[in-house]
Amino acid sequence: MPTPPRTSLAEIVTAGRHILEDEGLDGLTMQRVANAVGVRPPSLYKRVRDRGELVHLILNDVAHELAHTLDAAAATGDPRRDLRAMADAFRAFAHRQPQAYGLLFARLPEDWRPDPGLVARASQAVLRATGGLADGRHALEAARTVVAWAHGFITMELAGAFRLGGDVDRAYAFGADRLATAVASTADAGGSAQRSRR
Amino acid sequence: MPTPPRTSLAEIVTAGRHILEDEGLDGLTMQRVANAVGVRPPSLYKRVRDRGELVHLILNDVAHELAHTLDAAAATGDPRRDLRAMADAFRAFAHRQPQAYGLLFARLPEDWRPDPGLVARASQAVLRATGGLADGRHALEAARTVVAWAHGFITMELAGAFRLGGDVDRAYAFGADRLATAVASTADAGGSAQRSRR
DNA sequence: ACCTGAACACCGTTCAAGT
DNA sequence: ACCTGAACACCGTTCAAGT
Repeated sequence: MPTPPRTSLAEIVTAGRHILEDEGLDGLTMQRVANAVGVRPPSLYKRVRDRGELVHLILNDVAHELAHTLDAAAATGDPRRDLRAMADAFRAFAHRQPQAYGLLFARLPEDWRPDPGLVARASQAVLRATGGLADGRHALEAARTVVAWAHGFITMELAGAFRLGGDVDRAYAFGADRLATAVASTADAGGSAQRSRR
Repeated sequence: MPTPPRTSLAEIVTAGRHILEDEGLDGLTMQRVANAVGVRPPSLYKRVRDRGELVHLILNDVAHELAHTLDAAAATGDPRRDLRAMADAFRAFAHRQPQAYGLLFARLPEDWRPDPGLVARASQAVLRATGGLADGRHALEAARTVVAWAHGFITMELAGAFRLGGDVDRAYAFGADRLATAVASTADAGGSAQRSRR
């Protein structure tokens, strides 16, 4: 005799996301998730292979949202303005959900991590902006430099690593400004004169 | 009748560090540690309050070693050269012990984290170098920018986030070079007094 | 003093049995 | 089809009992 479903994958993932944010990764237990969606723990395994897959699905959700957030922030078309807007949106996103953000680039088991494609998609907007700022040869390296800085800053901030005083907001603004300039600069050691062969 | 000690705190911490590196944080169980040092799990609680304190002690060890590594790398006295040497030493350190490194700035329970003083000590050498590069007003912000970039880059690299191809080593060298210039630059929007260059 | 087995409260996961 | 209790193999941690 068929039994009607008492929950759904989507409900499980969103419940899991809330629990993750409230209790941290260790607090994200199958029992708590089951409780939140109104079933017993074994029932979750009808929708999800194991706890790792649940984490994976949650992080996919987060990565997807991050991509959308960055796309929305880069609105002006002016690379430098867009880069700054994305940096601020990126940080705000991380502050809104520090636990989930902290896991986005964490050292997790391979199959827990978000799909590489989704993470790549999130960095596309950044790549577009740096492409308009740096010369073409260095667009990818420039994007990586900017994203690395932003991610590192936010991670350290959220981990409470900035305890030498000073204004953290100003330090972020300082970094964003200097990074944009640094990445746009065409002065590099190896002789940079751009040779067009046309 | 007294029983002679069968292990020591130091032995427990170093055993824990090896297990952490081999098996990850989840694999660092009290049972495995006990096994490695030749006692039963309950005996560990004679030397260590709980598993969290063991993690804390391990990370203190790592932070201490990192500080020493950076100090040793900054040998020339030339800020720009030292900064580059520290960036490379920093990355090599992380690659040597990715699991431990990944936890150094991770979102852990407050009392698991390394002592803030030890982390601050590790950044002192960087602060010294940026102090010789940026003007005094911006030395702290400059140090934060550089450390954030390096930490972010390494974290993303270790998490396997760089999948768009390209040469990761070259991207790091690119970033290190540009960061040093960016941080040294005196050109900022607010109008800075000193322009001694050229 | 230090070590240990037994016990407790939790986990994730499987599976046969229920509807 | 979906849900569940019972069971299993693990955890961290406590504690009384052993030397």
